[in-house]
Amino acid sequence: MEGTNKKGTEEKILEAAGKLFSQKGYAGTKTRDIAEEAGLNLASLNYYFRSKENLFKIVMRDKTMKLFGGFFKVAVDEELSLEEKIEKMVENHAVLLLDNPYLPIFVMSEIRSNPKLFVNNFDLKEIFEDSSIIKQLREKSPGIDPIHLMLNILALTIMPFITRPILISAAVKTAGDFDQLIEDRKKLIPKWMELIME
Amino acid sequence: MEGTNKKGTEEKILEAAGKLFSQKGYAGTKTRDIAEEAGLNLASLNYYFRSKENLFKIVMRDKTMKLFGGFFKVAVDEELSLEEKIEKMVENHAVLLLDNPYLPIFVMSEIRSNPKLFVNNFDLKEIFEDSSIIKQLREKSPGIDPIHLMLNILALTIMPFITRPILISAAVKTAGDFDQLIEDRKKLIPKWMELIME
DNA sequence: GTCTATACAAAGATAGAC
DNA sequence: GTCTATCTTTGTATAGAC
Repeated sequence: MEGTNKKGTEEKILEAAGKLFSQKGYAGTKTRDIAEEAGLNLASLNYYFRSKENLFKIVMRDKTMKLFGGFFKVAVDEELSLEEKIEKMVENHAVLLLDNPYLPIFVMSEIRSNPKLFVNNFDLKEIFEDSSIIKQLREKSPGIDPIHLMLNILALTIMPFITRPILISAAVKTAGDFDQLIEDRKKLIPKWMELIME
Repeated sequence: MEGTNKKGTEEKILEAAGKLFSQKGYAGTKTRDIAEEAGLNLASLNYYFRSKENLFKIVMRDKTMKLFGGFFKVAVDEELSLEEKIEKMVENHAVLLLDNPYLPIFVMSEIRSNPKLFVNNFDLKEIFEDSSIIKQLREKSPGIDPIHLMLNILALTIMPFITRPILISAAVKTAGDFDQLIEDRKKLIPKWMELIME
């Protein structure tokens, strides 16, 4: 025990930062707002994390992991059949994104404004070249580059979340309708992928 | 003729602003940089457009139009068959996005941070409820909510551009490979959609 | 470890000469 | 219409008391 550290101040900051960065992006987020959101003072923020940029890097790595980590883990799992993999990917992502709807836009957007920060955080080549799922895709659909199929899984799963603000703000769907739509897609996407891979 | 207006200063500013806003987002873009990019002075920027926010709104409406406008136009065209519509949508978007790869991330990201600015710029309900394409989709695939199919067209077309920085920065694809991948998808996506809609 | 107060830098907006 | 110089606001970071 060192000092008066009230439980998880550090965690509270990270949580607040994660929330605001996700909503507003790096440049759009003010350190004062992070402090306030965390129920803390600006100076304390700097005590824990040295700078805004440093705090951001930590949040960013965390979010990127969250978005792609589960996906990758399934991709390289030698125990699962292709069909099981696809089901798991869709299911896991749906659950994750229902809880973190801004995650994809945030991560993609920040990678765009600063691609350098992203490189080398993941070894994507390993995933895209030698992974279990790539072998299975080649075998099942020899006529088509597996990259296309990987993209399709991601696309069909993630796109509703990318367009979510549009769907909702245009009142085409309420938040509840939206959740139902995702629920439906959990069953539909594996079917569609099956058709596409024939 | 009023004063010394050297050709299209206004246009030059809009172009510079469009470029920078697309890359860095609203908050990440500095008016000074826009001025420099336009080969101009900060003060002149304010002479033409009153404020950063005002300039942004104009750029944003322009970009959103660009991203969705063609899509919508095809969606409501009573002359085109469903198959022709899908082909046109995929083709048009591929061409547009090859030229403006950051467009989707930018538009989606800014809508997320400020959904209010977006509402009422388009009447989406009209598109999603009564348009020609919705009728055609209902007829062709009575068992499935047409929203799913609309999302799928968008998803399959746009997702490669959303993940482009990842694909390229991880050296899975060079910029040239990427263009070829898009070229391939122009033919593949209509086929896939046909399978899905059966 | 947490706070108040403040320094310092960056960025948006404006005044006024030409 | 365009510029230089400057004001003002905002946002990050730090000093120092408790």
